[in-house]
Amino acid sequence: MKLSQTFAKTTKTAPGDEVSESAKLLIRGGYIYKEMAGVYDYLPLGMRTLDNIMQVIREEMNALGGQEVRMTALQPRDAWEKSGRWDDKVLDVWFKTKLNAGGELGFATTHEEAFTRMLKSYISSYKDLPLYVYQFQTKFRNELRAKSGIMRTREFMMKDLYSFSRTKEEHDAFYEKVAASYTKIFNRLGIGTDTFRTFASGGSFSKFSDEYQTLCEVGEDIIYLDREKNIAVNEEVYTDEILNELGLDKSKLEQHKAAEVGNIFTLGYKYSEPLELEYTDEDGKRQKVFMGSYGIGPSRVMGVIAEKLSDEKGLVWPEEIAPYKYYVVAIGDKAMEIAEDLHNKAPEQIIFDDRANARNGEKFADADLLGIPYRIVISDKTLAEDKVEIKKRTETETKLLPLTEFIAKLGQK
RNA sequence: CGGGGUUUGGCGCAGUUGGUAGCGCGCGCGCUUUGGGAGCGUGAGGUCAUCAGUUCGAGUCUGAUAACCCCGACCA
Repeated sequence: MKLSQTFAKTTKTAPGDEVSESAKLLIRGGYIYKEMAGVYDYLPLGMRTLDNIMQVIREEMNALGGQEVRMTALQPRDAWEKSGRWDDKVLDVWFKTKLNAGGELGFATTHEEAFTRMLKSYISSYKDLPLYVYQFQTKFRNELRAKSGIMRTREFMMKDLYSFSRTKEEHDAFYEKVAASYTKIFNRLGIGTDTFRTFASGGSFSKFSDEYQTLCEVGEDIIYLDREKNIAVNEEVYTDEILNELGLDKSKLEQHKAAEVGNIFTLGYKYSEPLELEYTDEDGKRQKVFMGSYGIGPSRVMGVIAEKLSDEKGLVWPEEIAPYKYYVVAIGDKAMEIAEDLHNKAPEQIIFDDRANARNGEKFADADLLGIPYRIVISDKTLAEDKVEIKKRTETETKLLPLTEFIAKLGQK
């Protein structure tokens, strides 16, 4: 990408109505644009970053045997009537509207009903199970109060995986596989060391659900963390009785603010029963499908990463999710030509800061603000010995790298 | 949804006792600069959130509405 050609320019000042560091930096860097409270556009850099986060998650979901689909955001009323969740008293975050042709519909806040009903057409035998289906989809929640930039919004991206198992035992085994998968995902996303599996309140079929909570000052949850055992407890189930049950020693727990970046949930028959999702077992008997749901909010995760990993100079993206890997600044005429060639070789890896009217100081400042993992400076000075400068965003030291070595790196992941 | 606050050029802000709007950044043009957000000159850009009042006259006073922010509540 050439910086001279992107419409999303960086700014020195952040809008006055944003409080969280992540939102300020993402807006200053031209990653996102605010439409209204809790509703943000993803601009070219923001979209690439979000896509990269989603791709990491996608790879791990596929590794679990997940089949990716895309359900609709518009949801008909009837399936939700069956589960009892159409009523605003039950689920108060609905955005609902009327069809001109008659009837009511809602904008999906979640998709248990939709998946359950859709799969009723495809699941009939025990041979069809277990089944794991997931999607990335925009969710809508009519929150009374949006907060913290893209961390709590009314429209956001969600990965939701649903498992359909024959028995609770089969479900439990998969549930643990997802837990391991989530740990791997948050490691890959660069927030693994501060993200903890956290006991939270369950539903009608299990005492607990598991949340993945990332330590974060602007998070909305309070968790109690046992660092030795590497598990935490959400404030909502923080009672002596439950601590006993989990074998946790109250004196060893640290209290932290945290942001929920994922959750896994045993649903049991909660939806398969009212929506009649059944299969025929080996003995020819009808059985209900045992379900689970597993969410990660990629857009919130992006906010959490921005919040946690950024420094006073700007964003800091882990390599795997950065929108581009290299930020190239050229100083001198010959250097400009070489930078142009390099960019043409690897336009998907390089941001070439080719702005004619920007000074070098501004380019360095933007390289930092945008959080690109490596800054490459090509100057006539270093070209005299066929070298370029390379500096990691997370380090202060600049190293010299032979130009041929840098070219060899391009194209590698 | 309760309490509190804010709203003035693209962004950040100032605007006194009511007298017809200004600064910085950014943007255009010119010259000089050029390894950490340049300097000088010059220019463009505003129904002061909206509506209704008070007044000879409203960015400023009054009322209503809206949007946004914070605290709380909420968060299948």
